[in-house]
Amino acid sequence: MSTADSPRAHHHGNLRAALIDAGIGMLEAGAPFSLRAVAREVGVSQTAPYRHFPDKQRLEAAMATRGFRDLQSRLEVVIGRQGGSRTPLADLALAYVRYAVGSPALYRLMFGQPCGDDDERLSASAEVFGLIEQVVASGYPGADPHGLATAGWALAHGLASLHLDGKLLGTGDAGLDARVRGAFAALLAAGQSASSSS
Amino acid sequence: MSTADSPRAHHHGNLRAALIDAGIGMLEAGAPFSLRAVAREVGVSQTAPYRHFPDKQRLEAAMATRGFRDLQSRLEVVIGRQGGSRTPLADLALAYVRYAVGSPALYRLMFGQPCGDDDERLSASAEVFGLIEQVVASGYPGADPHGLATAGWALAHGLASLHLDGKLLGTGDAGLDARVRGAFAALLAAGQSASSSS
DNA sequence: CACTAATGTATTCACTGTAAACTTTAGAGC
DNA sequence: GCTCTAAAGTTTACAGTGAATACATTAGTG
Repeated sequence: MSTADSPRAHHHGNLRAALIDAGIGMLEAGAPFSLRAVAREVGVSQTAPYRHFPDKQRLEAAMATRGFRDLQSRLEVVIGRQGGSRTPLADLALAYVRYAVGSPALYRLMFGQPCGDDDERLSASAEVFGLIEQVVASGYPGADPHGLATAGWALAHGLASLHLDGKLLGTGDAGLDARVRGAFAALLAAGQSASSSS
Repeated sequence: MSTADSPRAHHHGNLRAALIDAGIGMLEAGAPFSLRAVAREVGVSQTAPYRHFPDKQRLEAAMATRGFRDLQSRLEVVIGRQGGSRTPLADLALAYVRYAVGSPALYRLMFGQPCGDDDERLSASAEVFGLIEQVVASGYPGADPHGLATAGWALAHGLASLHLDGKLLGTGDAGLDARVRGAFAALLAAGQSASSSS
């Protein structure tokens, strides 16, 4: 039955994916994350990962890529549901921030370093942006889609990042939803009052 | 003349500050940043830093604190200058993002990890937020100051962070200013058009 | 001028990322 | 079925790291 501890010593079968899984798991569990520890977890020698990743950064890049894809599918679910919402951007941001709070360590990895090192990673993050742009285009006709999508992404990411770093004082995970909606509402409201004075 | 290589071996005089300086310098120069390397740079034994910082994280926290104070003074200059600007928040955000671009490595350190570990660091970042709140209060009367300041900070930080990570595709340091102003403008404009449909 | 606390040093340990050389296995071609 | 080769994994080794411990030097106070 068990295929895990069968005696075929070499050829794990799917080491690459197993390393990514274990890496994310350990990171999120707060366990010390090192190449050796990941290899140990998977039950393989400490240099085996080098057959699949040229160095540690590339493993991290692969983990980050997976994170972006997860995030993307979460956002797609929200987009599928929002039938003519009054606040489509804030809805999306809410799901975005919730993902970050649910996987804080991976989220930090995703945004902790430039992603010029890995094409897959870059395209995965670009797809997330594309999703935001799509929501903007259909939800805010007449607006500059690129500019507004950039603003929306930055605002969501900023809120997520500041919250994870404990810089949104007095905001627990519970009050975060309100804070996100409040931030969008405040900025939009400021736009309204500005229109009357120009 | 030289006080640097005078024969007083022990008692550097101001090791703590020297370590912070050297640490920031090496970080920003892209040099490998380790406790030992910093100690070497300052010309002191590899365990000497432990007399002033309990561990590496605390040195980093002190460096981050210095970063926040620098950022604060930059923002204060901008605030002093903006006499009735039409876009006070965007002005502030511009200075904020410019600081991040000017000290990318330190900026990443400032926001890379929770700052619950260090009181000084926490209060330094809180003071930056206070500055933003002040601008909001005087520039946007009638708006929720806390909510709008949070939104402004998050938007600025998000833009800075995404840019540093290379996720704002097709935006060099040159086009960044326009991107920042564009993001604020787009969000405010979306607020205007929303007011006509509610 | 002696004594004590502050400051810096020397030594050591477990751990990390990674390079190099070796071994085992899976599967293609005869 | 047998061999040969490339892929996948192992062993060993090395330099660098954060940190703990024990020791040495100095600055100032009494």
